[in-house]
Amino acid sequence: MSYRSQLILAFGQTNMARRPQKNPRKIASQKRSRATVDALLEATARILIKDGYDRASTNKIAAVAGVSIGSLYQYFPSKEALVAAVAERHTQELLQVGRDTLLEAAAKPIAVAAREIVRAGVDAHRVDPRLHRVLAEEIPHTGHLAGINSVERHSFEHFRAYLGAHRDEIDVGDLDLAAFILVTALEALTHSLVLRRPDFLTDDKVEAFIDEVTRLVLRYLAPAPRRRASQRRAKR
Amino acid sequence: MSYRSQLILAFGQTNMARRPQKNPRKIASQKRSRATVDALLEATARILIKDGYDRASTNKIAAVAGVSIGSLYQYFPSKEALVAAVAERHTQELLQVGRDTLLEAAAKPIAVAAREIVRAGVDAHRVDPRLHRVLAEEIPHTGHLAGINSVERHSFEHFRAYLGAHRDEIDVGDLDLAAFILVTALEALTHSLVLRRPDFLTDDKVEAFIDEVTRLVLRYLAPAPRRRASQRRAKR
Amino acid sequence: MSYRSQLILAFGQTNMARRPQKNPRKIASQKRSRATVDALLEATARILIKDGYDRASTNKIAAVAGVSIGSLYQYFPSKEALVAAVAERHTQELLQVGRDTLLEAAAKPIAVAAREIVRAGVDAHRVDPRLHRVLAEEIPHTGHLAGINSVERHSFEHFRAYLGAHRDEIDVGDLDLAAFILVTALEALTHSLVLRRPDFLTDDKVEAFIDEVTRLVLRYLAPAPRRRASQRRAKR
Amino acid sequence: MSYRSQLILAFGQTNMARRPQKNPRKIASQKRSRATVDALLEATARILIKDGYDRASTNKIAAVAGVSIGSLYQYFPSKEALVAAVAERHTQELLQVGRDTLLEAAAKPIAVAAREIVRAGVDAHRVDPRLHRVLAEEIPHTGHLAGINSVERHSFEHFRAYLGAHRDEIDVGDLDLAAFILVTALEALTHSLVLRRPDFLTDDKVEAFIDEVTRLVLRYLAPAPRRRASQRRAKR
DNA sequence: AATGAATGAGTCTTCATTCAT
DNA sequence: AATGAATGAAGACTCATTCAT
Repeated sequence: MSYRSQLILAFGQTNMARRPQKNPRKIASQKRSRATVDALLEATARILIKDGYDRASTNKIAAVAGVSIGSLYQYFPSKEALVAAVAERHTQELLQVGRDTLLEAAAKPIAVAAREIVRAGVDAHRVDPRLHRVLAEEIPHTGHLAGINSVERHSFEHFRAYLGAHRDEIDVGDLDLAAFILVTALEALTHSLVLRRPDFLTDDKVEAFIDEVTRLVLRYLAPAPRRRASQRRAKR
Repeated sequence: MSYRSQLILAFGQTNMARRPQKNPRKIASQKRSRATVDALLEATARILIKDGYDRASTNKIAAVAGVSIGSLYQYFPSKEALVAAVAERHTQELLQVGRDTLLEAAAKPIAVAAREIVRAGVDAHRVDPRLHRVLAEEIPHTGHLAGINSVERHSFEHFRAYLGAHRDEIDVGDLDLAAFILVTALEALTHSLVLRRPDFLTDDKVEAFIDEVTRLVLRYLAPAPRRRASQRRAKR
Repeated sequence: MSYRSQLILAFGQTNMARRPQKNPRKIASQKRSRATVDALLEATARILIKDGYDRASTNKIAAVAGVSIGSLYQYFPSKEALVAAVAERHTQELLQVGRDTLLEAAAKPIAVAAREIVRAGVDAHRVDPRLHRVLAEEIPHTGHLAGINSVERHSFEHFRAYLGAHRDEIDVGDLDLAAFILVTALEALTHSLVLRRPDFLTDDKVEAFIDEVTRLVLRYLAPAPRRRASQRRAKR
Repeated sequence: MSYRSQLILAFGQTNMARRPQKNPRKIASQKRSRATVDALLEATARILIKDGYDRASTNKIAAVAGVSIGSLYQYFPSKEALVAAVAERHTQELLQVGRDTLLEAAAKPIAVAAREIVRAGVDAHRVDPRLHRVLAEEIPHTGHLAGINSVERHSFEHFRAYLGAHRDEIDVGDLDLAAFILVTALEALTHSLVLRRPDFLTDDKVEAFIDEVTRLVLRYLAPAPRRRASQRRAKR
């Protein structure tokens, strides 16, 4: 079963709103289902954070969710699927945080866009850092859990497109390579900021961090006429 | 936990240090011990790579190492300790690859040192990438396994020291922040290069990658008189 | 347990018999009920064949029958009862195939009747061999499922009666024993023919099989005057 | 893992006796293993009889065997394998009972051999009838349990060989067919005798049964010159 | 009467660890 | 020291059955 169909199964039909609700019972039970699924996702996230992936047992998750183990398996065919759903939900939340910023940034010049993007990255990682850590660092990437790194892939595509569109403002040889470098560095930096340097999370320190990372990005992309000029001068 | 303390823990404060080895049998058995420990570490690494952390059982490890499960527990008090020892060993190997480079680089100007350091980072990650991946992405960070990220901490210290020593060549406000940014970015970039973009691993592509990352580093650190100049002009 | 008592059990002594069906809605719903029950029996048989008894879950059966699990339990109080009903239905079908033959055979001399009975046995086992196999070989014989071997009991009674009625044509000491032997052998032979020797199921091979089994029966029952005669002659 | 290797694993090396026992510990532990395996097989058989296949859980089996569940899985990789081993053991016991009889019978004329074979069949089925019933009637024949009906296959081969060797004494067209018929009937008759007609199990009744089945066999196989003669006469 | 969400006892199985030999 | 048999807590998962709607 694909992850997508899994989700559909888990969340029930998403077109609820479209069809006229002739059967109130159906709606009631759908609400019930939805509540169960939400409780399970919440419980999973909480336990993942508290105990790590290995010690997060489905029985414990069900208990914390206040749901029977049978219900858990009614909605998620395996522990993996459950964790994958949590990951997906988290991913969606992350993306949501940055989405508008990225869309708006697309039209702005790099000097402006860069700072906004960096800030969006930091904000996104602050959504649920501890969950993010578990998801990023402790999950075996096999089976259902294989395709979880979608955020980076998405970001990569966005970045490459952006760089392509702003080619005249920047100095980049290989678009692919540049996008890879920027996305990887940005992701790692915001990730590590939040997870490894909580001491950097005061408001002013965060601003300094954003300044610096923005500088990293802009200087990397900047065309370097003046530099050459100075070098020429230096050679004289 | 360091490898040394690990071993001490494993051997339970043995008499190694206390008495001079007058007894050749002791030497023989120490050799044997060492062989057993090596076999166990090797087997663990192999199985970690092949099956992932979750499916790496101590029984299987012992079997692959050609050692009884009892002996495994004679040398390592728990699975965690065993994996931690593997991680430590891997870390040492990584560091060894980069050590000389870093030491030599310490005396060179940044423009030269940067490239060498980047190259060293790439080389280090090519040591045993699949083990590196498992260690980095699948290991629960609790208990004995909590303190595994020592590489980054080491590197961080080195970098900060280096930046401090070359302060006149560069334009950096907060040394701490700059070191954090560079180390984090470098680690992530070399890691992702090796693990996520095997298509970038041909010789010429690697060179291009090193060029780019070097540029990232150098431009980030470069004093930017001309920029300020232009900005000043802009402000007028 | 007979199918009738089964149904009564299933319907919980419904009012079927009590009041005449004046109400057309009742008829409609009875039809619907009957359809539901049939769908369930069909689904059970299919799944029993496909998955075996162990893996035939009531939920799956209900799903395949296109009926809610709740409805399944409205008609059958347990999985056992459902399987018992399937067994009973199968049994009735088997018996139906042989019934006329047996009734007609009752009036015929053994030499004729035997062949017809054997053929009827083969035909009966060809009704739904795979269901027959599951029912015969995989069903736990406890609880509701205890009394499933009714076919053999029926056949046994028929046979004994027949042998009793034709006593003058045959040479049998203990009627009970002879009936037991014949019924057991016949059942096993036709069963095994269909289930274990599909290679014997071509038309001509089946005829040969019927010839042989008929011979087995007739010779077993035959009075042996000529034999004795020859023996007497031999003794002179 | 094949069933054979399974057994070897379960019973340890069978060549124990051949090698000089240098290591007394090994032998001790082998005795221990053997005892564990035996206890497990015994417990399985008992529970199979008492509760049937479905309700025989591995935990219960281990408990009854006085062995930890872990040990059970050390020797048998699955419930199926355990049951298969019980079946195999039972089969071997059955075969052992009849083996000598069959070997000796091979040299005797049919009239003598038949009775001995029938008696051997009855004796064999009296070994552990209730276990035999469960094994024969309740076990899903899939996976490891697929190849359990080996007794009948063995018997079939023996019979065909015997019939072939004694061709001059008997009147048989198709050896294959005749062997199939005899083996199937014999197996079913002795099986049913023991399991369905305990009332036939008094000494004299068993003798009567043996007489009758012997008659069934002998008459089936007997050349029938006189019959044909009488038939010829009848046709005139 | 029908639905299907919910239940939870119970299943098979794994595996880190202990300990008698 | 080494061995490997034994342990048993704990885990993922199934499924017959109930019951609110």
